[in-house]
Amino acid sequence: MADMKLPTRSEDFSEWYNQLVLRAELADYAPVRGCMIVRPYGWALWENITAALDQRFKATGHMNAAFPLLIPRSFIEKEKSHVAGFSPELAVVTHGGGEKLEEPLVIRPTSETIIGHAYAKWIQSYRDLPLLINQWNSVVRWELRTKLFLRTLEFFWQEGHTAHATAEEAEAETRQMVDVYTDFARNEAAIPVIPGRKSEAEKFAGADITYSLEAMMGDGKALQFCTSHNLGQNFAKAFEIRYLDKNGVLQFCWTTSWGLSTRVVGAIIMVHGDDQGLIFPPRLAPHQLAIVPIFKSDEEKTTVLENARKLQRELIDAGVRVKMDEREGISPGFKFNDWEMRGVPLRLELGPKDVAKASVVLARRDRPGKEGKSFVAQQGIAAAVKQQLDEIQQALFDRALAFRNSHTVEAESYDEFKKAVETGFAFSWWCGGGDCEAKIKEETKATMRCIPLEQPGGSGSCVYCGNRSAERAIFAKAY
RNA sequence: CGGGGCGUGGCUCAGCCUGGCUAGAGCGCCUGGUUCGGGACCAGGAGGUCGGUGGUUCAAAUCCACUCGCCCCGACCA
Repeated sequence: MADMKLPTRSEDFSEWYNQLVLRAELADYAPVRGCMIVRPYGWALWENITAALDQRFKATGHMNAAFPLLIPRSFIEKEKSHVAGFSPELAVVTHGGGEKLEEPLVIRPTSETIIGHAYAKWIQSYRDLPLLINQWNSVVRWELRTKLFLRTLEFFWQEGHTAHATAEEAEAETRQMVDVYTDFARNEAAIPVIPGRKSEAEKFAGADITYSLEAMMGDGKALQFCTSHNLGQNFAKAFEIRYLDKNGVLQFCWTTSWGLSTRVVGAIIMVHGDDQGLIFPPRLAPHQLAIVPIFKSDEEKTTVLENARKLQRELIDAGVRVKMDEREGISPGFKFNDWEMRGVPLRLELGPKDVAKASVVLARRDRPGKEGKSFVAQQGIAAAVKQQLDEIQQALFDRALAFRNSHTVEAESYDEFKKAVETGFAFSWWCGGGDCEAKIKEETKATMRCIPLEQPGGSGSCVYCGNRSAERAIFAKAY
């Protein structure tokens, strides 16, 4: 049964990822190149992600809305760096109702422009500010090379767009959302992220400052988890988003935008997964616990299933997301492997022996084999399950953090630096110069991921040019 | 857009070089039976315009031309 096994992560990380996404039924390829069908199991994960975020957005005063998919092409052209950044990857609608359109329509690659247009109408006074709106939608960017979840032509995300009276407020909002995302990443996705600032070269087309959260994948490469942009007055000026202040003076607004996409599904796969398959963090897992009933005879089947259903109800009532595996004609061993491949964090095995002892076997996904199995009394099962789920959640975070730490080098020399980015992150002094950044990219394929908000202090010499530098930056090969 | 690879039942592929019987295998699927505490087994069965178009030939999955699509690697990106 060799072909039931996945390629190992060490022999071919990329192929491991591709096969796992398909086999675990998270997603499938669509008829159009670069597009993805998100299957129910993958969408269930995304729904849990959206729920965790949406609740945080609302708690910080944002409301959801829906803006149109189609944008007049001229809108994109109003902000000059925005055009330059997005033009190459636009999908354009030229015909409608069988007629050639007067003005081509762009399928949104992001919604700053159409939202800016609306904000210009809605905002008149300082009393209208701040305006705090988010939308859940999909956008289209004509990418050349795609990979399921990580980069697809169409991807699902949320984009928040806010307008403020002052630069300080806009910056505070931008930073607040960095904190919201960081909290989500660490506490829900169990992914240790590094919040930081992007370089001029890497920032969003049209932003004054871009913050991002960077995460290390299981192969040592970096993935941008999400971004939060301080757009300054760039879009406010392009779309004339203005308000009258208390003194009756007409002012331009200060705007922000921030987004997180289905890419984080890829991050979760690549951070936590092992050679056996997926491992989902309990807080986001579609099924937190899978029940595998074990029996031979019909009598055993009756008693085991009856007991299993009772436990299922009890756990559901306690708020645990439970999947009962009643598939017939499939051996328990197969089911064990199947749920492990699909990343269910906890498995409950229940056979005649367990029924007799009024206990169950709990098997932790993060600890393969016997080591992760424990016998647990049915009395008080819900509490025991919840405790183990919490432990797994924490263990996944700890493991990811330990991995990142062991693959991060505070490289001082360029030689050290080059070695570091082959296997992980280099955290090095950088002068901030675009020339050094470009040369490094050219020579090592590693890019400036971010200048972490958290700095060691002091100063050192730039890892490339040797000039005095006040900040360290993360460099890595990235997805 | 450059480089590489591949299109044959749902999936992975063999067959192609050197044209020739009803086009094969494994997995999966359906039916029945025996199994079932770490990826079970036996028997029977369903399922294919060999990516497309054109050409060569008595004869094309196989040779030729064109074409479409996908995957992988690079430059661009969340």
